[in-house]
Amino acid sequence: MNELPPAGDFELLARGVRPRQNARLRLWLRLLSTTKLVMQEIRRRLRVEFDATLPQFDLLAQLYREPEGLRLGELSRRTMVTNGNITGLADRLEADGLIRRETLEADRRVTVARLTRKGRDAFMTMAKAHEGWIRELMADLNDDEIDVALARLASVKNSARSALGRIGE
Amino acid sequence: MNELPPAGDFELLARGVRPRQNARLRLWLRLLSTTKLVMQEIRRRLRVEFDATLPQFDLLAQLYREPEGLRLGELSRRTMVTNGNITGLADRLEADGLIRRETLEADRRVTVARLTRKGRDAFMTMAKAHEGWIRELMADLNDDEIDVALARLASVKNSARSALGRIGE
DNA sequence: TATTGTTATACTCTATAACTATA
DNA sequence: TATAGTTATAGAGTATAACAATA
Repeated sequence: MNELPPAGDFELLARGVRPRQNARLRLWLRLLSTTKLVMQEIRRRLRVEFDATLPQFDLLAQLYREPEGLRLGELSRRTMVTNGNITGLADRLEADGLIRRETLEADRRVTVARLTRKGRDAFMTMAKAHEGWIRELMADLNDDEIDVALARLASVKNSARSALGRIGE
Repeated sequence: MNELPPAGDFELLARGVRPRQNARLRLWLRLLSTTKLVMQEIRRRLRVEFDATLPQFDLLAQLYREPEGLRLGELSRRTMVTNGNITGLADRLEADGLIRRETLEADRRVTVARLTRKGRDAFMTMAKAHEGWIRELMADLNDDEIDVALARLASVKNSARSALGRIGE
């Protein structure tokens, strides 16, 4: 198999740039390439084995955690998919019989989506397979490495959230 | 700003599953949500400020590092974009005058793409802005955290590559 | 008037397979 | 025959804005 080349790091080639200043950039590029590597394989398997996409899987996962269902707006926020696109995503899943949408009588503007029994079963099957794939792809990591990585990624995420919050204000 | 909910971790809800076994899965879900969070912002800014996409930026970055240019096949491998889609990506960039494709006379099956002067200038501007965005989004991290994160991500990537290599064999 | 969700639109990406030309 | 790249096609994701129903 071909050895993949190192990711981006293009700025390191620029004149007079000190590596220390580019650590954040390198981190981002590595985050991106690592995620893309794993994501493409997961996407491929979801498609081949379940005819599903990652955003669909994500939406189902959110609903799986909430037996009461979720408003589409909340679903939109959790999946980071815009409101307009949640509709299309939900359309496909509803057409497949995996979710059901119902108008909330207390406030008829609100629509709540929840898993059908079929959707729950389908998701559990997918989630189990998915878990196995990840175990396979992350097989070489030991527990300590995983813990450290988890903690560092939490920091990265918090930093980004905080920066985005400052922008959104 | 709204506090985002924790990512997936749906299996933790399943009965009888021990957290220790799910560390890999949690790591992947966090990797995915963290990347998505940053990626959406980067994509948005690339689009708004430069009318560019991330795959386009990535392609330009690869060429920037190779003044001699790259074969489309090599470009395909480095950007993790399939051969057929590299053509369309290159079409748009060539139409914008950012890259140029030339047939290699030594082997007329081969096409080499390289940045035009305009492409080089455009990329440098974009890369500089991009670097600033990342610095902003990663502002809360200190140097040690970054180094550790870089190292752990390298492990993750190596593990995935190694697993994919086993699959590809 | 503000909010929730839908519709409409446009573009890009992603994946696969068939095809052309060159070797 | 094999390789490099293109073309064709289909489907989905992504983003924006306008819109309808409801509050």
